[in-house]
Amino acid sequence: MRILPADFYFQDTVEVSRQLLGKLLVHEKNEKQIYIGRIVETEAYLGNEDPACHSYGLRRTPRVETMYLPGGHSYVYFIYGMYFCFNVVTGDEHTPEAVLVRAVHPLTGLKEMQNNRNTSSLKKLADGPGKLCQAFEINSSHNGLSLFKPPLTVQEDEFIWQENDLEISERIGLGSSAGDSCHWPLRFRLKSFVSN
DNA sequence: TTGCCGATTACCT
DNA sequence: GGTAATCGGCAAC
Repeated sequence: MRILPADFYFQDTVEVSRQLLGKLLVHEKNEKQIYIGRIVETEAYLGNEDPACHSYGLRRTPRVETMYLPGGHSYVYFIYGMYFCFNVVTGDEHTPEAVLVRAVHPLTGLKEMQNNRNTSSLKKLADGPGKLCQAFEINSSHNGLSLFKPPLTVQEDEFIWQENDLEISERIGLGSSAGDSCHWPLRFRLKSFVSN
């Protein structure tokens, strides 16, 4: 396994979304506790020109400030009063774009994830953005962290996926304020890892 | 300072 | 398939 280099996050954000599929999300909470999962679903959020994005129109508020960090940082935000969502920041300080990691296939730390999620089901462990944060113990304390060093990193191994396993669709859960952008094809998933 | 709403999930029917 | 739970961000007042 090797940590993805900075170059990776300075590609086009849509390209980063696609290429994050199959990569490994690693949370080394401490020496005894490590969580690893393979990324199987992502969504791209395109900053300035994306009405569905928190940083639409280059808006700057305390919450979205971390999206203006250089690519390779984490953007974690709180939603619906009870869940966190984990994003990867892309581009430079002028392009506040990010990729939402929507689902991972759990590999390491399964027992603790089941405990965190209070379920014995392996499938439901991290098959949603709020769920994966709960399983991996990712919260607001991880907002703005560099992804090039522990505790939070994105790594790659030998795994590769086939082009015909890629499914591209519209993004999920966007409100009416997103307008036409809710139809943009910015959601990417590996079909062989998801059921619905 | 107030009030609405959300990049969700679990649970019920 | 529908809805409650639950609270911080943000825009308007």
